[in-house]
Amino acid sequence: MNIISVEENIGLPKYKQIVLSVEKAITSGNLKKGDALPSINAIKNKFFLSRDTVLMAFNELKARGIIESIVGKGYYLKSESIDVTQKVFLLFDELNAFKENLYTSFLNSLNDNIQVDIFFHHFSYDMFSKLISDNIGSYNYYIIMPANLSQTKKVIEKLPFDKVYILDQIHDELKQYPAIYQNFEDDIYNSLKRAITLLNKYKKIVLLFPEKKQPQGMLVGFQKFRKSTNFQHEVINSLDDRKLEKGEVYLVLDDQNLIVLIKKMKDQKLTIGKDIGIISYNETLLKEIVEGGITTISTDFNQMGKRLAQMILNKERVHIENQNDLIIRNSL
Amino acid sequence: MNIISVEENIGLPKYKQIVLSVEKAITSGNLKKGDALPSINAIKNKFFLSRDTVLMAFNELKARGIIESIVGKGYYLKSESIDVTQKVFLLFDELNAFKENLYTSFLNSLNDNIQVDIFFHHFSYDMFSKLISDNIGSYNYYIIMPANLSQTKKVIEKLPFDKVYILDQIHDELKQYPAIYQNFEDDIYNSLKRAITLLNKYKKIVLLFPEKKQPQGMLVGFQKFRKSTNFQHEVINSLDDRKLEKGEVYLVLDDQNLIVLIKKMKDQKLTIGKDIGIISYNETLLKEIVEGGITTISTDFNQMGKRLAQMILNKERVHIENQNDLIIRNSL
DNA sequence: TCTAATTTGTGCGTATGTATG
DNA sequence: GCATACATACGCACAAATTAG
Repeated sequence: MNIISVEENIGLPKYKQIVLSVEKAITSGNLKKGDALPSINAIKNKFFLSRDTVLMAFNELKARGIIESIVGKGYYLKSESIDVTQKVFLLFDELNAFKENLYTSFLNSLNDNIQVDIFFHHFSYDMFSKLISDNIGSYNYYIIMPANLSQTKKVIEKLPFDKVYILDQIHDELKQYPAIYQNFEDDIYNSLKRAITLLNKYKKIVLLFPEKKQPQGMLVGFQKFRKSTNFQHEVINSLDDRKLEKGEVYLVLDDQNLIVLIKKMKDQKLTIGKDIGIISYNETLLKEIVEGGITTISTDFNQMGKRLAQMILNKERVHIENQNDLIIRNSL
Repeated sequence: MNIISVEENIGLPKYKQIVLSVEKAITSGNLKKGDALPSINAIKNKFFLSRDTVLMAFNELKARGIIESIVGKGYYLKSESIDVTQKVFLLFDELNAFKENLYTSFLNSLNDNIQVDIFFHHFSYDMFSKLISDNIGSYNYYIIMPANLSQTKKVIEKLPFDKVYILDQIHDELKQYPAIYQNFEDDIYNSLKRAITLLNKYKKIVLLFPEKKQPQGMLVGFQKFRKSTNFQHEVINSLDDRKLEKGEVYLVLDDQNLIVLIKKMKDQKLTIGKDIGIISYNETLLKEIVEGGITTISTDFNQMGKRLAQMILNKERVHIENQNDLIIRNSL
């Protein structure tokens, strides 16, 4: 069966003729999942092409998930669906509620024939490294949400430089890659500054900073703020056994602790927004309603997903700080 | 007994096919400790291989401590404990907040050496079909959350029968597969029945059933309940332009509409749990706090993930209705 | 165990045509 | 007309995996 055909001097690049040949062979049924393709050398010799030309075609097909390669063996048909034109590798830290908005707005801003595959590294270096290594060459774009893992750069460097995008947090060593991220330090600092008149109702500001998972920039931004003011301050990592005092305002980063805090407040018969202030991180639907409204500092995840899609579609190599909003509500 | 099998022209190195054959023979019980393996020459002649190819496979097995060689005699099975990293294919409908608990409890209940890959079909038949077709043969287990898609069974049938598990909702045509699911019909019906004394405070029950994505069982359960009582009832698909009336109790399936409802209530100066009742579907952290507590009907996603992991680890071919709880709070 | 042939993977250099400003 | 960037195409060298004899 002659699967590939390449002609000289027709208005179509040779590598595209090869791609098209494979697509045609699939639709006509001549090529089935698992079938072996002719080797690079065989095609090169038959049509007097450069090895690179054939490789270019096969790389495109591989990134679209249509074929796969096995070193030392050859190329094999992996999928019979040719309507996917591009594939995106999206590596998150973990699955949580905030990913929902980000992911759906990202998807909706892309073309229909772009497939997005999601992975999670769970803050494990081994997982992070394995997922990236296993998927080299299989995608057109790699979007990576880094974590506080050493060697991050070393792993990412294995990927083609111009296909990598950094998401949500940026490290100094990754500055060379395009990115859309939260500036946790400035976001916390500026939001607190903006809320200063309301904060002045309180005597002491308390940061609840429980996890190693939280970006360090948050702590830095908080420290910067309290140095620039005369507030009493405290950083704690848990609410266990803590007695709330009138005049304290809490900056809470996760929703689990937000619940605990509100319950404690009620137990001690303290009034939110008067005796105790609360600022919560990351906006969610229900915070608009809870206790007459919880003041939040949050990035706009919808915007982030939308802008990320634009960056990829327009091949923009830029650094974008995603917009952060302070939403003042009853709790402050 | 034919322990070894090697095929020509498939995307798997021949020596790996031999290793895999031995692993399979062990897990299926065809090969026991002390059993002799076919000799190198026997395998070489049967499958027309090079001696080295067979040797490479046996060397790998020897290095892993699975077989041992006795000079002049042959190869013998030394250990039946093979640690292969198992792979799980997990196909969700879409990414949303409720998947978080389910997924993390599932992961945490599995062994460390099990890798779970997540996919989303987004209620598209093409996507559903492609994802399953492309990944045939690549995973040890396939966990599938079906949707209201026709031909579901036909697609799933392409997978090995004993590796498929159904998640969250079960259809009649899929009854032959093991499953852990929500019984939406009974859950709604029984929860409403259980809440009957509180519901009697109200005159009319309203189901807000907006999306085609919501399982039909919910509607059926609701209809069954209202037929068994004398409640006035109504099914609406949106709160737009709706004026709330005192004595109405709302069953709300999604959180977006829950917010809208609570806001409307406040605008009309109606009191929750007195003038207007609310029952919300799917428990989340904040519902414990909102408006003094929102009554919820919800399955236990933690339990679901944990039980699913058990099913897989113990190879249980069972049908399990996941536990559903009615949590009565201030809003009813 | 060694040698050899074939395959993919990767990096570097070069040349040409085309579009853009 | 000139400079530049980009896509296309070619050639070569070496590495690593697979398989054969």
